[in-house]
Amino acid sequence: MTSAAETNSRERILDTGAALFLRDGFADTSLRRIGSEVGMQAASIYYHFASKDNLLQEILTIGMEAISETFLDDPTLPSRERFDRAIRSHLSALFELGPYTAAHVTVFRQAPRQVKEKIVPLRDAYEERWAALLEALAADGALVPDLDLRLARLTLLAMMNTALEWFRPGQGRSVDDLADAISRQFWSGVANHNEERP
Amino acid sequence: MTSAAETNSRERILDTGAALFLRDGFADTSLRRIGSEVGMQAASIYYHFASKDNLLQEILTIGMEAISETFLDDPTLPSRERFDRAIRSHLSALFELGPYTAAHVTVFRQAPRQVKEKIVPLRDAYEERWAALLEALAADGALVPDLDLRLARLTLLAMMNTALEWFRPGQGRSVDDLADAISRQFWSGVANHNEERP
DNA sequence: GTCTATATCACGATAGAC
DNA sequence: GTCTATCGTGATATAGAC
Repeated sequence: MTSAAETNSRERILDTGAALFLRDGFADTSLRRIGSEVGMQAASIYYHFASKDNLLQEILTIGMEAISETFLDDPTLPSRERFDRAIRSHLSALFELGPYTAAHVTVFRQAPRQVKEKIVPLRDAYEERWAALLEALAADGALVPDLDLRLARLTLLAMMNTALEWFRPGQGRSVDDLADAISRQFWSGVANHNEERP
Repeated sequence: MTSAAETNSRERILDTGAALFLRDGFADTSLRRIGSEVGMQAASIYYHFASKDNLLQEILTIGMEAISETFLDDPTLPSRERFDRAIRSHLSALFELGPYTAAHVTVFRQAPRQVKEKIVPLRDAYEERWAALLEALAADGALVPDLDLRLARLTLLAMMNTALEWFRPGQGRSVDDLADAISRQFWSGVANHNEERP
């Protein structure tokens, strides 16, 4: 049963670490605090992880993989439908998939350089899927002809990711509602075009 | 000349602190490092500031005031023109006004709770000006009738603020170019409406 | 105003018993 | 696997000389 016990503790350390890093930040979360929450001494964490940086790296990786696995794209669908599904997927991952995904977005900035370097390739691969989706939309003629696709991609991700700071699902506003609102605004803008041609 | 000397050192500590907090983050910037950059011992900083938190609070305040002072609104102008000017002002403050404004946006998240609480009212006042601007646009009938103004405000600020992470002015792309691109995309969206009605 | 010297503390990490 | 004990480091902050 040693292997099962190890797995269990390991996962609880990861879960607790993700939650605390998300809530209090990486620098302000000590291994002593994580240990106390898990129910063990800080020193015992070193049986499962080589260092605090290592623990963070694993948490960020799990978060990125979870986001990536939630992103299910089907190229046979109409491009606008693909786009809406992608937005729902991303927001669903951030808000409904535990602390790892949200921690990935917010704690990544605080990570030491060496940890960042290991994570960046995963991020790039995920962003590349968004880039491909936008290119497919452009190829379909669905986008404004001279649109800056890089700006569009980065601002859309910014809109979704920073929603972590102000949106809380529940009571009258679901994650799907948020996805619809962001999609509509990003797609059609805020201007009342009917007004311009009365 | 004591007062002048104090002012001078004080300002250099603030400047250096803002730059280092922006570059390396709050937790990873020690007072020793700031002192060494300024040319004094860490202990000497305590003659000018009561604590590290206090120094941060002053830097964040200066940053917010600078952003706020750059935001010049003229209610007599057409609402779309006011809107474009506001975007240009905000981005100009972030990218062309030294480290304080950018530090305000990025370091605020890392600030200890007590510091945050002092800064939040300043932030709220600034965001309220954006809210008022959007309400004026809505009153003019310039916005989509059922638009969520809060979502619009928060996503627009997210688009501009996160540009700090990927946009660098110069060589073919100025801050005004960025402002135009963000304004156009936010205003009209990314969809090719001509395509929908051939 | 700035210095030197130092108090105090919390952290990450290691060693070795069990 | 988890413990106790501890090392070494670097941080904020203070005291007092100059």
